[in-house]
Amino acid sequence: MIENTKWTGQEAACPIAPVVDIVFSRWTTPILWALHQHGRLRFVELERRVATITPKVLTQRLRQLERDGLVLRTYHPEVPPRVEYEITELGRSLAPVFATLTEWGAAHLHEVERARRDHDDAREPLDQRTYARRS
Amino acid sequence: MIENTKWTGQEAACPIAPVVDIVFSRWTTPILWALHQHGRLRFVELERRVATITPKVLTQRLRQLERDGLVLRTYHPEVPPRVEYEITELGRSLAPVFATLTEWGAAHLHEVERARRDHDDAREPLDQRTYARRS
DNA sequence: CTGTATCCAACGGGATACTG
DNA sequence: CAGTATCCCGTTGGATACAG
Repeated sequence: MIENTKWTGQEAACPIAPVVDIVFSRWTTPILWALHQHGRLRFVELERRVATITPKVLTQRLRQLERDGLVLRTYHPEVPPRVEYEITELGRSLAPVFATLTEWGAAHLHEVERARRDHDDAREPLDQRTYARRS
Repeated sequence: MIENTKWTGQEAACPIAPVVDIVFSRWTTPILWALHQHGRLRFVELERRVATITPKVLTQRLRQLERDGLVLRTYHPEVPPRVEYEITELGRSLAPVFATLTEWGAAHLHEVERARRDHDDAREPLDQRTYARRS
């Protein structure tokens, strides 16, 4: 069950690897963000806010987040059934991480975009010999 | 070529999604970390430090990082050829992000591990009816 | 509504061999 | 050394359809 892509002996080489695995595995960021914004959401509400996710995958990721203690699932035995998801205190403790990320994006995202344009424009010139040619 | 998994209209819903795509796509973290620690590394040195990565994948990720302006590649036309990779100023600007991540890990990683143990131990009890049974 | 079960396609990535 | 070229397999995730 996923079970951490083997960072065996890699934690020492890259101490943040375990954290990245937990917080930035696919779909977790938009899910946590949605739950961070609105305090408590039902399954369909989450489905709408994440928009492109399918119910199967949403379930998988929610189970993972629940297991990691970042999200709390509350089941209401009614008809029709109602389930609510909310971010936990541990999940909220990620706020500084997200804040730093937001700040970096605001300050440097345009630099990345410019680097990409420069790189893509600069391809084809004569210095291409430092790379092997494709095709 | 990867070309950002469509966050079309998703940036608004999750503003940090683009940043996550750039910084936390697979393998980029250990690579950036290695280059952050030691200022300048050759291909094989990187290969050794990341350890479990194959040359093909390492090349792919380095190209991506170079295109995003996070890593600088320097080709020395010698025999045998020598190529050096180093982190750019833009790459170094990620330091606060990594620092926040490190702090969070130090403070809360054990909580995640405890949550996992609790969750795994608690499965099988009677409340399993809130989930569908498998098999 | 809140999921689960199946089938399937796409892609990342490993193994291996080879080039300049 | 610094990659590239193939082949190929496992996992992720989309599309349906269906259940409690």
